[in-house]
Amino acid sequence: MANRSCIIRLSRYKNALNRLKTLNFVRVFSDNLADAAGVTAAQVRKDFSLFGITGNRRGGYKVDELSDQLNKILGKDQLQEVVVIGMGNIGKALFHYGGLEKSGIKVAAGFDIDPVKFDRDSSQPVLPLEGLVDFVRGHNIVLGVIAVPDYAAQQVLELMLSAGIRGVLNFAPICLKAPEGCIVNNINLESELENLIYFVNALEDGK
Amino acid sequence: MANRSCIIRLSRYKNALNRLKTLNFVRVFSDNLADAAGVTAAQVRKDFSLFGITGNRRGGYKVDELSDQLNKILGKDQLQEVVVIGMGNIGKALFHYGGLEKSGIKVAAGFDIDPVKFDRDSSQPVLPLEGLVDFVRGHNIVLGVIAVPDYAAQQVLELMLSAGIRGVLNFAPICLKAPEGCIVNNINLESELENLIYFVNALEDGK
DNA sequence: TAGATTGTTAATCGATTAACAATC
DNA sequence: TAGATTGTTAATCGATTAACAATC
Repeated sequence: MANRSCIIRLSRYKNALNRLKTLNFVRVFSDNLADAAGVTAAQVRKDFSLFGITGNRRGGYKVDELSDQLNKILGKDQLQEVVVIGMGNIGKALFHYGGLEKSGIKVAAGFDIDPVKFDRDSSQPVLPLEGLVDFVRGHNIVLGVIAVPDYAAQQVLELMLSAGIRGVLNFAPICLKAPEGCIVNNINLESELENLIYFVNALEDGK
Repeated sequence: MANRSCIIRLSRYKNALNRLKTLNFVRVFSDNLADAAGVTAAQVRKDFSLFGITGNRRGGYKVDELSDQLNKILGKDQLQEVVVIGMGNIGKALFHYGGLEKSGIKVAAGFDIDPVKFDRDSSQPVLPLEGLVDFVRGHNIVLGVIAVPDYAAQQVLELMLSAGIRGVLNFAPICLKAPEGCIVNNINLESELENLIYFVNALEDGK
């Protein structure tokens, strides 16, 4: 029903609401959220109606209530645990990124094949890849991040799937084949920059 | 004319072609590229026709030729220089990420407000934010990455714009206001994970 | 030639926007 | 009550897919 773009927008509304909360706002209109998220007010109301979120005609939405509803949809009513595979630049950054913890996402462990990277006894350990399946099963983890080189990514994905991972964020610059029952979202930094380059050039070449 | 999704696909085709090149493939069909990029063959041909890229009926496309054409569209026929603002986890990762250099993108310098991070005399320096405008103008740089906390992001964007930056990749979890003539693409790691969480839950709740 | 693949047009699909009655 | 905002339906817009004539 809801598509990717819709959920990304919900996430933005949620972030905007958090800021409004710290400013002690009590009510908010679709118009305000539209501004904050860079969309139209109709879009905001349409998105809400898809999830049965209702406000008050004339009075808008209560910030607290709306925030709770969005948090629930986005799984923020419970701690989400994630594993990161590949402790290179990107993997390490996510591993240590404080922004996730603040939002209820815990990076439970990192994995690599390079013994130099191991840190077995930490509360946030870095473990050998061979230990992935046991760890993921033992902790009932369903989310993972792939931050390994492209040639290793498909193999790592299959290992993750066999461990029970259901959702994957893939930073490797390759399109992975995932079966039904598993979601793979790709973030390709090179593609993002190439995209930027194309549109900046297009702007300059008039129009 | 072309939209974001289309350019992201071109980037994927290009990456697939590079892999085919290393395998010494000479020709490729829309069908093969479709598989590699996870789209339909019609989509591939439609994308190419948008850019006047033609192949050979019956014989497909020449790998070398096609690769050159895509590289040109994506600006890979010249070195692209980028600055990174914010030397936290994400900023540092991009700063040191080798994958970009391999693809003709050079991170020319990093910027921060924390003196501890400065590294002025390196060939890839980390400089105080006050030096951004001069550096960017001096090097004719038009691309930048924002990797600062959300509350600082809008201010940093405006500084970048005043320096002449035209394309921005924003990792701060906030929707930035950019004027005409500047492109801002957002990558929000928290949103990406929330997206994953939503769809994994949706899968589990039957359909 | 016969067969396979392109290039493009038309059809479909889905998402966004506009509009407005309901109503607080 | 009068005015403003929601919730939803219908209209629009744009992107993807299907189909097939052209042709190598």
